[in-house]
Amino acid sequence: MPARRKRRVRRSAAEAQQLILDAAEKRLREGGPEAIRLQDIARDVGISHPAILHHFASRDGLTQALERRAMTRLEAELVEAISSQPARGEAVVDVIERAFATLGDAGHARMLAWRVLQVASPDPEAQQRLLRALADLVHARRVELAQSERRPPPSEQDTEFVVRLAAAAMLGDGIFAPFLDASFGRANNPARQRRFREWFARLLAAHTGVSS
Amino acid sequence: MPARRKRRVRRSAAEAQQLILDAAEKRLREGGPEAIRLQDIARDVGISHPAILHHFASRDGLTQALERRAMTRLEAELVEAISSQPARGEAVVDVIERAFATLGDAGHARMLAWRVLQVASPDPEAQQRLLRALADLVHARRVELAQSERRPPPSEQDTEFVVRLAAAAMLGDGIFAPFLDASFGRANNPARQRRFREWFARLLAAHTGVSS
DNA sequence: ATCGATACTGACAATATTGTCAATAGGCGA
DNA sequence: TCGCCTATTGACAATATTGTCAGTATCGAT
Repeated sequence: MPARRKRRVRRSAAEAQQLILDAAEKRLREGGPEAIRLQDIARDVGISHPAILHHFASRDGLTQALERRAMTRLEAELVEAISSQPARGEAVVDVIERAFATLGDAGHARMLAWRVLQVASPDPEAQQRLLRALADLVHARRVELAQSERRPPPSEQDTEFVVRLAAAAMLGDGIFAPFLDASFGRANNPARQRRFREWFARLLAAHTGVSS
Repeated sequence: MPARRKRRVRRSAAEAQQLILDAAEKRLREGGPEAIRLQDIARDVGISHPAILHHFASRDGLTQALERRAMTRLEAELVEAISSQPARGEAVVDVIERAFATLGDAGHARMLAWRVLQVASPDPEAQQRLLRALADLVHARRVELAQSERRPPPSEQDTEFVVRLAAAAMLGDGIFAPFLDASFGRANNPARQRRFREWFARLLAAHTGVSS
């Protein structure tokens, strides 16, 4: 039978870029920064490696695009997690749980870590002041709550520290969870992990005076 | 004048390995995993790159030696920080401060992160159960303290969670401190950083019932 | 149906990086 | 002082990876 040539598929630029970024992100998460190799990614997607260069100009362009997309998604998910919750009840636990999931389970912490470890000076363009916005949001809610309960309002510094602790803990846990488990001599245990996250949420709730 | 040849220096094997590891560690901290290149490290030390291969057999051998040394030092410093402190007074603040410094300022968190991000499955050989040992240490002290003050003793899980939070927060802060600062719209500020660490120590002290 | 824009490819170039090897030389003990 | 051990080196090999380029094929627009 005749050797049939492989039909060349042609995608829209946006679609091709999506596929390439997805593959690159997967490799980055699983194998670390050194696993981002054009040839490998191209093979994953099923294209030739110059196609990647066509879309992103250079390897560095690809990594920048990757970083931008990850930051955008992260911000969207965090803002969504915080602003979509009801103001009371199990709000804190839920928000913390979702933030943990976004950073840890979804792999965003690993992406960020790679960026931070690799780039010496953070790109001023990417300064989004995300935590500033979150801290202001949280602080407003704390002040409001304190007023309604006739308690003295917390200091801004205290709220900023709360947010910073949460961010550091979630990022650290997102990267090191398997390492921490092993160092405690524990196997990976989702139930225990959930208990830890709840415990942390209640600790923060107790400190901030918000009902858990 | 006569072109004088560069005199070849000859060090002991241990000394040469020290210098090589120091240079590799510096590059790793400053430039990330991809910055560990034999030629660059050799230039930093002032030797030729085959000398590195002579001492460590391969690039991978070098990175393994680097990891082992970092883990050994980390454990030694943490155990020292915890066990050398007086049992009361400003103990918690001091221990937390030293642990932060070891992980963050000394760059061990970055080293660990690189390892964890790069290696898919943690090396069972390197399982040191360091956190298990620390948690047991802390728990014993908490129980002792609770007894002397006629309070009910804390649960083991609570202590483990305290240690896990501290570890995650310190590791996260050690890696992301510049990023967090930027995201808060703040310049690097050592005084503020110290305040944060103290604040965190007092939060833990309040929760654990230990005097700050 | 034709045409133009461009996503895509194969072959090749340029470069960098790890690793090998034979030869050299510095320090230490006899 | 002599001789051995081995730390060290320069040259080279092998390989991998990014990037270039000219040409092709596909899809949408007219």
